Amino acid sequence: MQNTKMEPSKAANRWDDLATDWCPVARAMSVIGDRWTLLIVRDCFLGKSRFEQFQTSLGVTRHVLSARLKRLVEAGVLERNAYSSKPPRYDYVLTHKGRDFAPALVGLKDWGKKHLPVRKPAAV
Amino acid sequence: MQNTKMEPSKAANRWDDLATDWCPVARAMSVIGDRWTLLIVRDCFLGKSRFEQFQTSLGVTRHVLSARLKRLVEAGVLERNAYSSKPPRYDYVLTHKGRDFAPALVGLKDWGKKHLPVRKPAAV
DNA sequence: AAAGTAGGTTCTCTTTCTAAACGGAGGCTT
DNA sequence: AAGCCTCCGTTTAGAAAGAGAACCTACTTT
Repeated sequence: MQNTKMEPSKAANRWDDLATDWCPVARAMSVIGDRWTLLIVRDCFLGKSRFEQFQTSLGVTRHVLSARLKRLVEAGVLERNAYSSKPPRYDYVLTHKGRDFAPALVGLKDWGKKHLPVRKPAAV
Repeated sequence: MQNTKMEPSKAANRWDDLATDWCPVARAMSVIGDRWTLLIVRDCFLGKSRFEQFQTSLGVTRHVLSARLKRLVEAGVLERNAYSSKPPRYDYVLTHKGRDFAPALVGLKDWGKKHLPVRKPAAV
């Protein structure tokens, strides 16, 4: 009964806790550790830059896309620029930090290409 | 006027939909597209192999760790081996496919190291 | 016998994501 | 100029996933 309470130490271990981890891989995950973020970055490398382009390309919900773009801008991976002021329009382009992600992306691409072949759905 | 309906095309876009994407990066995300999976793989590269080791190292909940390990085994990234039968005990080790992830991991590490410095919490 | 160790599962509560509609600011068409 | 269209989001409600802690199994140690 003695409260040997482990003292949760509030190690919430949410996204943000990773941002200060000792390991650079963990810190990277604090930015790209979800299903969509990296695919947005990939799309940027493929020349996409607008909200509608990402949304159409990925099929991600607008809600989440909005949140991810904000995060990427805050993280300094993307820059939000007005490309039109008459109708206020913005697009998202890679910063230096974002472009520097290329090697990691290539590493993932190579691994996927080699080890995750597209499986045809049981062709008759 | 055949149905101009945008036809949501049931693009559910859950995890599994990425597994058959044309893009190898997307397929890679179908395996490692979350906060923890890649960190488990990293731990494997650092020599860890047991449930308790991962759990202690990452602080991830046992529930999620269990699910991630299952996924990684199903994906062929890890292998689950009994290292003791008297008390049934298992550990997880990288397969060839898993070891081949090294370049991507190094890419992420380099990026994190260069662009995500550990920020001291406003040192006095 | 009681406590410890290793590898989980189960439970409840909170957070996040999905899906779909709505909004606003301006442009295009007729 | 009325009415749709485009682009970039926000809002809302319901579904899914994650967090945190307790519990279980099966042995070993004290």
